[in-house]
Order: sequence, then structure tokens, then C-alpha cells
Amino acid sequence: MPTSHLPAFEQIKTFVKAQITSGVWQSGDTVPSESALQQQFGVSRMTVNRAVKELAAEGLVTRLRGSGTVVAQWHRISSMLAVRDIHEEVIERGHLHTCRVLRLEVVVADAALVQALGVRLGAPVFHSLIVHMEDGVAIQLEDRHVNPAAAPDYLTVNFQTTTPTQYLFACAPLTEARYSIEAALPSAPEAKSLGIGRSEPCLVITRCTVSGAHVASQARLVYPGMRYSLRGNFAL
Amino acid sequence: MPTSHLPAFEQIKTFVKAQITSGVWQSGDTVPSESALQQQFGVSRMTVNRAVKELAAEGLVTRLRGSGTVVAQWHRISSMLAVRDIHEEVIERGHLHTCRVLRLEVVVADAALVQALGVRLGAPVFHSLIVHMEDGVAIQLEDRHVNPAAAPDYLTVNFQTTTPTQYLFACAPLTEARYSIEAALPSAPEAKSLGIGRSEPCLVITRCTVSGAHVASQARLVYPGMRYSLRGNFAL
DNA sequence: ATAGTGTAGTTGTCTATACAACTTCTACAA
DNA sequence: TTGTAGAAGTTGTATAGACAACTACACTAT
Repeated sequence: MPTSHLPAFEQIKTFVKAQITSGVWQSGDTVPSESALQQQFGVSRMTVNRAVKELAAEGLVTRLRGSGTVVAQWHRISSMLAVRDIHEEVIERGHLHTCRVLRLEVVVADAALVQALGVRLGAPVFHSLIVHMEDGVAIQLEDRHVNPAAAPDYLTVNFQTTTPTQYLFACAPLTEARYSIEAALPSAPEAKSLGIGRSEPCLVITRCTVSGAHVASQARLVYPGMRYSLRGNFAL
Repeated sequence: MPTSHLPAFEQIKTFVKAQITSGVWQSGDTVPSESALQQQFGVSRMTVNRAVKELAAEGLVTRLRGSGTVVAQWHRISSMLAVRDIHEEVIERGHLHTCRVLRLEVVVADAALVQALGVRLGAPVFHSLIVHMEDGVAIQLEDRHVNPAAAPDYLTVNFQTTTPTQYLFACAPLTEARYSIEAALPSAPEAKSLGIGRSEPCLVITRCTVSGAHVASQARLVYPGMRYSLRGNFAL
């Protein structure tokens, strides 16, 4: 990729993105000021301004006039499907979030995991199965497989105080994600874990997150159809 | 709203948006060049450039260097859930799109429609029920209620050649939309229309579109869970 | 008729500068 | 200790000008 032929503002964007995705600049860290970047790249301030302004529009950084620029807390998928933490989501609605860890273990990669995570057949893979509850009612079953290369200490995390999403964000900065949304019936164990009937339709979000060179994790999120819906709004 | 205190580039954006949402400039129409807008508003070209560039980023207009700026064909909801036409979507996959019009009629507004469309109780409302098929297999049931104020000739349209989405876009420019995605079981008639079992979960998208002062239409789109999924991707 | 050339028009990028609006911190005074 | 004033630093907006890259179109030579 001939970055040298890219416009200057694109090169600056690429540089900042690289610092974020590589983990050098973490969430909450301050980004160099426009005048600092201006000197570093030898361009005018307007060019730096454009680069950082566009990154802010993309949601990667947050800017505050008079204060500075910081790396944003959560990166977003599109502008609708934010990769958000279920804990924050529930808290935001003013409710109580609790969870029950059903499984936290090492499993051996089968063909499907080889495909999804890019590990070798038979390699160890971390697996967690957690039910998230809002005011005591199950609203999400999180079935997650994690690549040990991306989060070696995953099994030692206390998921009563930290959600997998929070932990993975901290130790494996998100660079790419793929997801699909579909309607499906829960399997027997899924229905039991969520406390619903087997014939109650569920919204299933499958998400695969990439961090740098690794596929960090694959999550299957099952929401009872009667208790959850994705909403969106669009003006002009 | 004191538009006179807004930044110049915002005023220009507002002006262009107003021309589009009011229907003065339709899809495909050319937008005045930067130099024309520059003279009209008495600002520098950089200011006009910023305004139009941001509109292009929002998907309202399409720009082509050397050629000009035109009003975009489809406006988008976020960047993921485009308000797209099912016809185009199927064609894009290289398949054949056909449809069957089950109902095309006038109904009397009940309480739910009063709430959704903002019409008076008992007022006439257009109703269409169409099954869309991809290579002969039903993939979407479109149950739509249309506000006569927004599309007076809705009942005379030949929906074998024009989809409701296409027609409504043309005669009632989109200014706002609300939608929700959920999983549900189809009702008995819905299951029959789609040719699926009553216990097969479906993805249900409910969308309410606003055009100017009117709520133009409310659509309930039912997709068989086994035949459809929303997919998305996010990089960096 | 066809191919090539040139020109006008349009958008993309960049510079150097200026001022406004806001935050943060320090210094000073009450 | 508290409050105020001010300075320094940062982002937001806007200008006037310049050149590059590209398109569309008219014109010319073949």
C-alpha cells in the first residue's frame, strides 16, 4: 500500500488509527494536540484538523474545545450497532445488572472454531457461558469463545465484576468486527438457561471481533424475543 | 431555532437538506456547484466545500470530481440499515424478484393507526399486503399502511413493476425514520402467506417513515428466520 | 464518421493566517 | 480558604488563494 501517495490528512488518520489499534494509545488517553501533530507531520493545522475531525466523526476519538482530544471509550459498529457492554446498557436504563457464570473453561478447537478463530485443530480455546440479567430477569445469554493468543488471562477474570466485553476491550483493542442478526429458536439448554420456552423466538446476534492479527473472540448472543428489541432512529 | 447564529457551513447544509426534503431537488438532480453556492451565500469556497462534503459523508448527496454533485438515490438509516428496496437487494444478489399482491385497499383508521400515522380516528388509510419472492421463494411479507396525505395515488400503482418503497421514495421524500428489529412468531395468516410453519421464528422489522409534516407510512416487514439474516461489517 | 485534442467547469487537497469560544491552571487578592 | 482575574493552551470556524485531478463537451484533423 503506497501510503506515501495518500493525501496528507489520510496519512495522519492512518497514523492515529494505528496507535489506537495497536494499543499504544488506550481508551481515555489524550491524543497529541493539533499543533503537536502539525509539527510532527510538517503540514498546516487545517490538514491536521481535518484528519482528527473525521476521526471524531467516525467515533474513534472524542474532542472537547479548550480541553483536547482523547481516544473514545467505545468504538462503534456503524453508528447503530455499537459494540457496547450489556452492563452499561442495563445501568443506563436505571436497572440492576447481575449475571451468572455457567461455564468458564478450556475446550478443544473443533472444525467450527478453527474456521471462526483461525486456530489449529485441537488447539485450546477459552469458553465462557454467562447469563445476564436485568432486575433479575434473564435478557441475554452470552456464549463466547476466546482466542488465548488475544487474551491469555481470560480464565482468571472475575466476571461478577467485569464483563467479557469490558475485559476484551481492555486487553485486545478492537480493529474489526463482523456480525449477523437473525431470528431463531433457542436450543434446549439455551431455553433452560434463559428461563423461557423452547418455542419462544429469540434474536440471535453472532459477532466475531478481530484485534490486530488475531480473531480475538466469537460471541453468540441470544436475546429472548419478548424481552428485547433493537431500536433505531434516523433523522434527515 | 436561531439559524442566523449557526455556523455558515451549517446554514448551507440546512439549506440543501431543506431543498431535498421538501422535494424541490429530487433524487438524481444536480446540486449547484461549489462556486454557485459560494456566490449565493457569500462565503469562501472552503466553507461550501465543508458543507457539501459532510452531506456526502452522511449519504444525502453523491459527488464526482470533475462532474458535479447530485442528490443521492437512496437515503440511509445509519450506515448499516439502509432504507433499501427489496427489489434492488434481490437483483444485486443476481436473483429473480417477483411479488404477489395479496391486498390493496382502503381501511378505516383504528386506534393503533391513529397513533402510528397521526390521522384521525375513522379516517381512510391505504393498506397493502405484498409477498416478495426471491427465485420463487417467499422472503419478505410487507404489511404496509400509508397515509393518503403523503401518497394520494398509492392505490393506483402497479406493484408488479414498482415496489412500494420505490414509489414512496419518489412521491414522499424521506426525512425521518424509526425502526425496531425483533424476533417473533408469525401469525397464522402470515405463516400461510410466507409458506412457513407457525412455529418458525421470524425477524420482524417495523419501520415508520416521516416525510415533512406527515408520517408517510408504517411498514411491518416479516422475514422467515431460516431464509434471511441481517449482516454487517465494521473495520477499524 | 472517427479519433484525438483542447478547454472550461467541477471537485479534491493543501497552505498560512486569523479570530472566536472554551478549558485549565496559576497567581493574586479578599 | 475562597474567589476572581488572567494567561496559556486547545479546538471550532472562516478566509483567500493555489494547484491537482478529473469530467464533459466542443472542436479539429484524419
